[in-house]
Amino acid sequence: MEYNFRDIEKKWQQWWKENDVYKVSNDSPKPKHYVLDMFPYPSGAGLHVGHPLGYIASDIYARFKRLKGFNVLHPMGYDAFGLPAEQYAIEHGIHPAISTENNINNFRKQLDNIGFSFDWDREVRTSDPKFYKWTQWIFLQLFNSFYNRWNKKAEPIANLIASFENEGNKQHPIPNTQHDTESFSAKEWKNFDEARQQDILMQYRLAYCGFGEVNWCEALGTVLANDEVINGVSERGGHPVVKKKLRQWYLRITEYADRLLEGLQKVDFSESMKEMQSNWIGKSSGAEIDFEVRLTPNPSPGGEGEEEPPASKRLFKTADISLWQTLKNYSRENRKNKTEAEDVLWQRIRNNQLGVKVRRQHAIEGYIVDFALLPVKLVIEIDGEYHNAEEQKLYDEIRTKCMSSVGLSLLRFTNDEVLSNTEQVIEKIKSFINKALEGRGADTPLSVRRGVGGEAPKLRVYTTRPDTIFGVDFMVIAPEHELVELVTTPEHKQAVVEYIAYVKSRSERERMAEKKITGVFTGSYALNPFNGRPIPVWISEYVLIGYGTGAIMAVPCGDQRDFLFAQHFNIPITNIIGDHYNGEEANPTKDAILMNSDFLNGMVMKDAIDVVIKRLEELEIGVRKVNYKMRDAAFSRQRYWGEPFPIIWKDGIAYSLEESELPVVLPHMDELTPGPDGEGPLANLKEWVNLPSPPGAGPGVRREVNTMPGYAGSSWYFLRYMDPHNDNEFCSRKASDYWGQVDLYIGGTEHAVGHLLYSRMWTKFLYDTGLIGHEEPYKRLVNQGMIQGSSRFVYRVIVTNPSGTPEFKYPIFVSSKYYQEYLEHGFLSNETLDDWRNSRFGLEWKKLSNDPYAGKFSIVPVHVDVNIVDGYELDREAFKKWRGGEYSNAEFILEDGKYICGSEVEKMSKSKFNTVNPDDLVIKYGADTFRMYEMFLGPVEMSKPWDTKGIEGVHRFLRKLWRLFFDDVKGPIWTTASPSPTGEGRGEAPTDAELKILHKTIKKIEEDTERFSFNTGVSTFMICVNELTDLKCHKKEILEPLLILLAPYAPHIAEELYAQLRQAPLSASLRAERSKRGARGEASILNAPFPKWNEKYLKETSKAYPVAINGKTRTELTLALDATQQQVEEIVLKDAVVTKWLEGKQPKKIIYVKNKMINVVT
RNA sequence: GCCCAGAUGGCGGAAUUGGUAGACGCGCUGGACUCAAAAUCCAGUGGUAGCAAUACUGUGCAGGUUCGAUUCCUGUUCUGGGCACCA
Repeated sequence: MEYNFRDIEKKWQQWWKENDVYKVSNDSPKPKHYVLDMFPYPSGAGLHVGHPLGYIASDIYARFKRLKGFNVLHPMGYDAFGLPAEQYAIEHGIHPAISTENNINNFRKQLDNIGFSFDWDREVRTSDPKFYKWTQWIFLQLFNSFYNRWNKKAEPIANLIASFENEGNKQHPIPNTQHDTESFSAKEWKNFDEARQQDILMQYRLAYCGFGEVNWCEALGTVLANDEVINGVSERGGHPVVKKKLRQWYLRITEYADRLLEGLQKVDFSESMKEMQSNWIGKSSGAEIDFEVRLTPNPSPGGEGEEEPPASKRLFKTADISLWQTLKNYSRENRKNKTEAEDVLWQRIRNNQLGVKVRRQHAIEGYIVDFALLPVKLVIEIDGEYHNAEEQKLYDEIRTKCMSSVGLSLLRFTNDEVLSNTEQVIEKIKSFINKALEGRGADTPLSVRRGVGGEAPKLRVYTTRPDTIFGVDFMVIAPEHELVELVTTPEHKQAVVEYIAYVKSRSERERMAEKKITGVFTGSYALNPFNGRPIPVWISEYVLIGYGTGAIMAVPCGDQRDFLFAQHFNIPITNIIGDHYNGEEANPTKDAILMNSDFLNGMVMKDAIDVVIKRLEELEIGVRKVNYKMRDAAFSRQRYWGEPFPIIWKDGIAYSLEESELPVVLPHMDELTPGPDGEGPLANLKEWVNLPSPPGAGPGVRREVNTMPGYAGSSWYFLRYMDPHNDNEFCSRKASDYWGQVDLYIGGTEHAVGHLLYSRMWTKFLYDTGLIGHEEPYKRLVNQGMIQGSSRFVYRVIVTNPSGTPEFKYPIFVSSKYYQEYLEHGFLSNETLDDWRNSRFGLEWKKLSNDPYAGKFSIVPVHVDVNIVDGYELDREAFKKWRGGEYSNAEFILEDGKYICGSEVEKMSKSKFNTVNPDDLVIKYGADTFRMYEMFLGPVEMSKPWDTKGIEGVHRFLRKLWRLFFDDVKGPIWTTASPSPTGEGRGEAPTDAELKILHKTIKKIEEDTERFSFNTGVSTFMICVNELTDLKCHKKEILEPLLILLAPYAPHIAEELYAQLRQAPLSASLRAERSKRGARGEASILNAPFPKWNEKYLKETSKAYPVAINGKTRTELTLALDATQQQVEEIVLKDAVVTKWLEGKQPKKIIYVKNKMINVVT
């Protein structure tokens, strides 16, 4: 009886299905265990051998835990929203819903082949309205919550409103504002209109609307992912891509930064994974420091001979300090007592809404203007009625002149205009801005003249090393920094404009990866706030606008990047750390004693940090600041195939929908063309977008047309598996309390930061709101390595004809060896090839060029399907049929009668023809072989290229196992010592040797499975079966426990043999009849108890010790395990080999490590 | 560039806590069975020298710590993954 894996696997898969053996209950007396895979995105390419790696590992573990007596939740689902389906729809006209459905069906078929123990009754799909209803619902909870920094948890926004009504926002200042922190009293809050109030609340919500830069491709009319942008142009079509500011939704994950960091200590993730996450969060502490900037290196405006004013006063650099103070007070006063019109306009232009930073009540040249838009050199004034008076008109004129004298334009509106014609006013401002931005050409005055009055611009930097402030030799600001224009002097304008243009052409990725040092001097200088030393201000792409303040103080003796920059641009370097700096590279030490550092001299750097910060805070020129590299998570996409937002817009204000209105179903669209102004395709669906206006509201009530990003559904799906059919809740508290944390989560490292951080944040949020009872989603995380493809190449010869054009008519391919020759020498001389060429073209070409080598060869590697290559040898017939016979007339130049392909390890991908489909392997070898082979490849965590070759060995092992039970001719050969009903098959009891094999296998399998070392687990099985075969052991008492051990790895064969064993040895006819009925009614191996190993069978009394002389192993001695040092020394010194190596010398000492080794040292 | 990981025979890998480097499997070589093939079984297999016993050498590279290093430390090279709109 042979091992017929096809029938066996089919039979058991069907039996498992019919008997619902993988259905999991939420109600069980057993302890729970939750084993989860990262659910797949169902791509059109289907499953390749890389996908199941983690699934098999988790399946083995889940089955193992079940045998160990746990109630195991092991679900699977699909991350079904995403860009590829949308892209596919655009290119092939197939609706994402349809292609996704097809892909899922295909995935499911492929998964089913492998025999997983998933409870499919709990399947989730993120694109199913029943699922995303709750994604939207959780979003609404985020939208309606804020983060209370006092008790460090999310709370309903209603609590915040209550607090505002009581005491304004004193308790809860606006989070994450870098610059203008706005404060208001309870009374002010109550007086704000709806728009104003909502606008303020938006700045607190955990899901909020803001503005962010995206990759904008005008030609495609759409936003592109970083992946889709290559060298500044779109991947599709090669169109230019620019940064564009768009309204975006965000999740305020930064509020959770500290808790996400702390939580890492409570979970069982690999150290490297924790490190990656904490680096991503990037917490650092230091200080923000303001540096005053001027356009000349001369520290004082008046120039010659003036005494240095004390540091504390120099902060306010105006011609007349008293005037400045007065202006500043006025400005504060004005901001509080703004007119209605001012406020209306402010609400429309604040917060970068126009793409330009706006300052209110800003002091310029001795005046306070209502609004200043410095980057476009615009001042806006709103005039009350008294401006009609003749006298006032004159003043206004003088004011306008004054503004234009410093290069500013002035737009003037009346109160009335602003109030009744807001839109027109906004349009006017917009068009001015657009003109100004476009016209940033040659003759726009670049900078505001200064020195005679007005606020000197301040450059705010963030530094973790304020102790090095006297070592600052230059400042660097990001190219996008708002002060770039202001601080650029006319002489440097040209260079700066050119540099900015250069930076704009570069993608973020390129900028980060750049080794080359680039930058440009602005011409202006920042003043060291302590000693007034002028420091040149540079612009460079190595400073990123998104981190800190987008500006740094550079200390070349302490920071390597700053050092290289200084060297490259010949900026003199100040040494503040004495001998610690060698002039050849920076030294980032904190332990040096400071020199050349004014009041810090003689202090150890790490102690100086606090001293400096204190001083900065006293002088009000800086503050202590904790910074995070992590930014808020952009949560909207200008795409179709995602969850719609449960948000509507009324009069420019976002409102949440009621829970009863969920789900907001993604409407069907036939054409997925982008909407206007960078909006997603949904914007085109007028009848869906526009909602009837309620009475009294403005003209348009619109739906939000963005959709949620891919990680929305995956941020909480693991909770839905616990209670997948609940129509009233996303997951009942009872279910989430029962299942709790995911005990084991398996997935790729590529999700190390994104998905894992987002889902950890959502979990913390749901915990804060009391909806679930645990704060960390995953107790233990295992990262599976990536299975790479091993690509194969054929080498095509291209002949260039005499006119210089390559000739593609004849496909001729040379074997690998010739390609190597070609690479080495740049040409190939090969008689066969010459003959071939001459026979095709030679005579003609010779005539033309009079050159025997008229047709030159070049050779290009071409990817060939790995499935038609055996090892490295190409199946030439299959190749001719490949790709519909594209190469049917191919000719080959062979080596040793074979065509040998080249190879390279690359990502597995359809386009590289290096994918291997698990289905083919399952058909050829069976699911059990496939499962065990994937595990046998190596450690789950490690990346490795796929190679199908070794699979035979694992298949052989299973057949060898089978032969312990059945002989191909004789049929069953297993025996049992216990009496059986028929009295047949009576055999011997197991021997000690056999029991030892079994028990050491039980021990090893248990350990290896628990620690996820499945590759060594498989080899343990092989060793066990080899040893049992050697002993000719066919005893049920040994084999049955072995099958239970094997069941998680190879469930089909284990189930089959187990069933066979448990039908006592029957006559052949009875057996046939039983097998016809299937094994229905027989107890499944799935629920068998995992065997326990017994120490008494494993006991050893002696060990063969390696004996080394000076660390080199020379011989082996078998000693009793309980031998003492003295006994060992005696025996060792008597040994002939040891004596020989000692050459008569007395050993200095003998090292004896029990159960390990012996080392004789001379 | 920054962060993380990896590198061991012809190949995948093993060596769990610093203690016999190469378990197990593939491949390869030789043999048995067979008319033949498949399947199966037996023996060998890191390199160099040697009939052999054996000796030397060997875990990316260069150092260091140790009686002893694939394992720990310093530096370095190469490969893979991530770097915020691929999932």
